[in-house]
Amino acid sequence: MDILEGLNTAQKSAVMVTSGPLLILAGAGSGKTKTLIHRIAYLIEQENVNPDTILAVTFTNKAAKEMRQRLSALLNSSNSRLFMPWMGTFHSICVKLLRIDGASIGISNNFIIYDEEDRQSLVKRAVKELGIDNKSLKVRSISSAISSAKNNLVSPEEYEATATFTNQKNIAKIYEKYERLKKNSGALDFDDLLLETVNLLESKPEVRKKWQNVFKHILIDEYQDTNAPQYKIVKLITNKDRNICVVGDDWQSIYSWRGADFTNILNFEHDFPGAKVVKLEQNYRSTGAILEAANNVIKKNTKRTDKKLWTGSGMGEPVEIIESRDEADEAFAVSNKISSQAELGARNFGDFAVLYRTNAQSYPFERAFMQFKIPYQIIGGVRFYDRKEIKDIIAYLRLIYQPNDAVSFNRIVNVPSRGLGATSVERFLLSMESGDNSILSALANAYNINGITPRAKAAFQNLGSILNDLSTMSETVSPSKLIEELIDRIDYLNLLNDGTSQADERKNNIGAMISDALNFADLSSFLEEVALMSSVDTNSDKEKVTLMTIHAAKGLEFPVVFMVGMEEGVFPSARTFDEGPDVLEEERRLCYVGMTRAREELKLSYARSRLQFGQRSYNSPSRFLSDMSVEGTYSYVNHEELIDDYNQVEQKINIPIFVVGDKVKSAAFGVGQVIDANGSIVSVRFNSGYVKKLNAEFARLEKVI
DNA sequence: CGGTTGCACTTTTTT
DNA sequence: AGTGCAACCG
Repeated sequence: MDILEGLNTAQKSAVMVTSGPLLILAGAGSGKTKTLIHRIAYLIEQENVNPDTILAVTFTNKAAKEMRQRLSALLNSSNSRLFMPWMGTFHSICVKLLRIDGASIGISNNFIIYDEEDRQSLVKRAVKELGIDNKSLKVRSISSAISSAKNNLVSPEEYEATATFTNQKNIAKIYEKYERLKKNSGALDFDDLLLETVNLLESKPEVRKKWQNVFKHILIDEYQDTNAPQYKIVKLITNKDRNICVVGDDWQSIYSWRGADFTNILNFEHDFPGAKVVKLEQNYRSTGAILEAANNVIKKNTKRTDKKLWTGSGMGEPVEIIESRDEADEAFAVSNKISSQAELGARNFGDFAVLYRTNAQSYPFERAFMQFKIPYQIIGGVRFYDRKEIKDIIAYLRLIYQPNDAVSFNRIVNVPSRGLGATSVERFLLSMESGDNSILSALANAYNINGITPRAKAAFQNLGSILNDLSTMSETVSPSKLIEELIDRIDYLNLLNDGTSQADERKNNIGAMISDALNFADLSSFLEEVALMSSVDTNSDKEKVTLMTIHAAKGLEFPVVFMVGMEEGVFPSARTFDEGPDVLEEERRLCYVGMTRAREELKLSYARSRLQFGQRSYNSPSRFLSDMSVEGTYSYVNHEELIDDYNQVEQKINIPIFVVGDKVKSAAFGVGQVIDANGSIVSVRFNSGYVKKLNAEFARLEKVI
C-alpha cells in the first residue's frame, strides 16, 4: 500500500485509526505534517471518503497551501482544487460559514473584516464619542483588553458587570460602543469571525446539524494553540460519529498571549471519552546534539507533559555559542559564517535561517547582509497589505463593497486632499446620525448639511459620485480593473509623487497589488484574501537566507539555524520579568520551538551590549543558554578575533564600487580605465597597455576623478 | 484647513 | 533611532 510506505509504526496507526476521536501527540520534527497528509490521503483513497466531507484546520494560510500541494502530489492528482478537502485557518473557515449562513443571526453576507489597525481606529472614535479623556488609557491597551475579553467569551454587558476600577468601567463603555459602531459599519473583527461562528452554531440547531453533516472527518493541527472560541467551534461541528483528530504538542504552545490555552490538548481525552492516543516521539529532523540541548531547556518547565523525544541519527556537530561585542558585531559574525560556508559551496543561502525574538532585531542583520552581498528575505514584519498606500486603496474598495464602512470612510475622506478637514467631517457624521445611515446616500445629499462651506459640500458630493460610479462599475469589471479605474479617477499616483525616495517603491507596490488582484474574480474574494492574509504567509525564496521571529518559524525547518539576541531582557523578553512564572515558561517553550527548527547546525548568539530604545544596554547572556548547557557540546567563539575580522571587513567594505568606464589608479600598474566589473573583480586597461583582472578588495585600486 | 515642529513613546509575539 | 501625535501658525 503506497500511502503507508515510509511511515513508522506510530505514524501508521495515526493514519489508520480513522473512526472516533484521535489525539496525536507529535513532538517537534516527528513527521507530524507528513502523518496528517497521509491520513487524509488514506481516507480518500482507502476508505473512499469524499474529499468534500473532510475539514483540515491549519494554523496559517501558508500551512494550508503547503498541505494542499503535498496532498495533491501524494494523490498524484492533477493540481485540481476541486477535489480537495476544506483546508484553511479557523478564521478563513469561519468566514466561509458566515458568508453562507450568517444571515440567520443578522450578519449580512457582504460583511467586511477589520484588522488590528481598523479596530484601533474605531476604538479611537468610540473614546471620542463617549468623551472619555483619560491619558492613562491608551488606545492600544483598550483594543487588547477588548480582544482578550472576546477571546474569553466575555460580552460587553458581562465586562461591565465585573468592572470595579474607573478604567475598567470606561473600557466596558468603550467596548459596548465599539461593538455598536462596528455593527453599523457592516464589519466583523478577527475575533468576531470566531465568536459569531460559535454564536451561529450554538443558536441555530438546523445550521449546526447541516455543517455537522458536511464535515464527516475533522483534523485540527496545532491544537495546543487553540483558544476558547476555537475550542467551542471544534466541539460544535463534531457530529455524533466523533471523527475528530487533533494534532499538537504542549511543549510548543507559544500563543497564550492571544488567548490560546494548551490545556485544551491536555483535556482532549476528557472531552472526547474513549479517544485513542498516538504519540510520535521519534525525531527525524535534528541531530542528537541539537535535540539534547533543546530537551535540557524544556526540562526546566514544570507545567508540561512528559515525553521522550529521541533520534536515530548521530550527535552531529556540537551546538555553538557565539559571543559578540554588540548587535553590529553579532550581525557581522553571523554574516561571516554564512558567507564562508556559501563560498565554500558547502551550503546554499537558502539553508540558513536567522531567528529572533522581536521583529525590531532584524535591522543590523539587513545592514550586514547587504554589505556582505548575502541575499536575504524577511518573513513577517510589516505585511504587504499594511503599507499605507495599499491600505488607502483597500479602504476605497471596501467602501465600494460595503457602503457603511465608517473606518474606511474616515481614512479616505480627505485622501487625496479635497479640502475636507476635521470640522467638516464631524458635521457630516453628525448629519448622518440624524438622517441617512448609508455613507453613500449621505454624500449625495451633502448639500443639506448645515454649517459647512459650499466648497466642502461640493467636495463631499464629488467623493460620493466617484464612489457611486465605481460601485456600479464593480458589478461588471474585475477587481484589478476596478483598482486601475480608481487610481485613475482619484489621481492617486500623482499623490505618491511626493519627491521622497520612497515614491517609486510605493508606485511599485500599487502595481504589485494590481497584478495580485488579477487572481481574483470578484471584489468580495479579493477583500477577503487581503484581510486574512498574514505577514508570515508570503512565499519564501529558496535561494535566500530567511530572517524571521521565532513565532513565525513555527512549523518550519532549516539545515542551519542562528538564534540571535540570546540575552536576558531580549530573550526572555524584559516584559516577562514582572509577570508570573507561566509567562516565563512560555518564553522557554518559544526557545524550544526555535532550537528544534534546526536540522544540522544550531548556533546561538548573544551580544554583550545592544542598542535598545535608543539606549545602549548591557545584558547578561540568556538563562536559556545555561539551561541547555551540556559538557563537551559547546564551542565558544572568541569575540576578540571576530572584532579583528570585523575591522578587516570594515576596510574591505570601504573600497569603492567600480563600474565600467571608471578611471582608476593602482600603486603597482599606474593609471587606467575599468573595462569590465563584476562585484569586486574588475578588469582594467592600464595606460601602459596592460589589461589586468584584479580583485579590488586586495589590489588597492583608487578612483581617479 | 493644512502644514510644520517638537515631544513622547516604542519592542513582544499574529489570525 | 524612528514614528506618531498634539499643538501651533500661516
